[in-house]
Amino acid sequence: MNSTTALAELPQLARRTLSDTVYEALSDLLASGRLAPGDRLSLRQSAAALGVSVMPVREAVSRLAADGVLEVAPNRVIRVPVMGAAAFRALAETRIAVEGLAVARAAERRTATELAAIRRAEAAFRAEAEAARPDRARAVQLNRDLHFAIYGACGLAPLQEIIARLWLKAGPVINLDLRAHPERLLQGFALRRHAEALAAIEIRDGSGAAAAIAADIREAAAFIMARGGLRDAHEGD
Amino acid sequence: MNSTTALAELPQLARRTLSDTVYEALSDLLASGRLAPGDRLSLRQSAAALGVSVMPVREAVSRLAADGVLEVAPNRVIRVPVMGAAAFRALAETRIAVEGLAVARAAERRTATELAAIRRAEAAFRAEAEAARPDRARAVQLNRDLHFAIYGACGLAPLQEIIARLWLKAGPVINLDLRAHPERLLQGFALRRHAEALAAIEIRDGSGAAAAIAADIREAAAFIMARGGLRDAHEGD
DNA sequence: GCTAGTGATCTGTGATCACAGTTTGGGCGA
DNA sequence: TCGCCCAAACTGTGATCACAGATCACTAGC
Repeated sequence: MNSTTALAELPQLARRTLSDTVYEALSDLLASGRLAPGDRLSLRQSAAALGVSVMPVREAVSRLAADGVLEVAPNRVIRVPVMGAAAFRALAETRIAVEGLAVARAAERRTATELAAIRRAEAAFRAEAEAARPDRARAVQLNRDLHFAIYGACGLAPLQEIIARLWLKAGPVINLDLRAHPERLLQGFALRRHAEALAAIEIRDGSGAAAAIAADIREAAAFIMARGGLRDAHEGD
Repeated sequence: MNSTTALAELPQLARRTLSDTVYEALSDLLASGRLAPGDRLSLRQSAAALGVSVMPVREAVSRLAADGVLEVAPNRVIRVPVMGAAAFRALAETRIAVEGLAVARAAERRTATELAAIRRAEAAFRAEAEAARPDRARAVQLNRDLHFAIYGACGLAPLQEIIARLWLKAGPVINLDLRAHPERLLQGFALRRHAEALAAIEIRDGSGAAAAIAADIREAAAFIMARGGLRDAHEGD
């Protein structure tokens, strides 16, 4: 029985289908803003670009579409949705509420190990943001790492999944803005909010940490909306 | 320009693909508990039963799997996940947090129209629950209608989608229990909590409404967990 | 009598084909 | 030269085929 018990311990090695790979590839494209809102997507072209058949792309796209990250128009045209100002605001408010929830829980329940991981992530982001010549793509990734290091300490797996989906949905518009406006002074704000959140998490101040993250999200959203790049209704191409 | 503006107003009639139909059919099966945790699902058999090819079933299943409502084991076996006690508890806590959020917002922002709809839904559920010979399936549906009538007043579409997904995930285990134990006295609890929530919503008491719904969810979860039907780890068939 | 091997059958996955609908570009007419 | 129309090329959707791996029942061997 020992051997079987030992065998049961080893992690089931992930079965990686082509659909999963394509899904990740498209997710990356969306999260990094290389696929901007309004961009169209062709199954056959994507399949050809990835060197696979249309089948895996179909499954990946259907999953993305189920999450609202992509949409299939009645014309049967696949594209990344153009979010109106109202929709973007609703998404931001939802993020503030849900992520605030996760942060508050994380602050109250974090272990010493998790706190250390959060500290490392904060330091890494700070280092990149304060660098003489910061790499934007890397900064975005480190920002994401920091946020999810915090959310990972909330102890609620379903909540983390929800947040991941929200980020995927918000990714294109946020990163598109980041590409269009590199001179983003927002990083100063982000740094301050992150520091506030970290300090609150250290003293297990749930509501304080939630307030910091809420401010982080709210300021970033306000920054993007101030650009006026979001139209409402009239999806005029 | 008037005509085009007017035309833009009318709702794009939903383009209904076979995949969507299959998705709804499977969702119904899951939500109603006819597909119980641990049950296996065959693409070809499902396709044959529905009178379609495997293609639409594949897409529907992949979407369900992306939501965690179904799972594909490394053996490539599709089945509805067996939730351990810990996972179920985490799901319940997430529901309490997220749905509490939605209810609190709904209580504070509900319009008179929305309040009326909530009242109607509450009355409908009460009538069915207090009937001499209540129809379980119908009671479940009315309970769902009531909850979503409330959540619909929160004004945050993304939040509603999140909750719908959570319900889909919790549906199989909850309704399986409901099938196995018809003599569920929980309806008495549910009625009281619903009344409390309605009263709080009427006076725009956000935290009160959240507390009522939280109690509703918590009691239902405790009821199910008391059955001991949820194993942890060792997915012994 | 019981275990180990083995073949048939079923599984999901991926590729290819077929089709109806849309879009688009070029050519014809005014 | 401008506008319309038709046809070719695209779009996603669905069905069918092909394949590797897993499962299971059966049988041969100990």
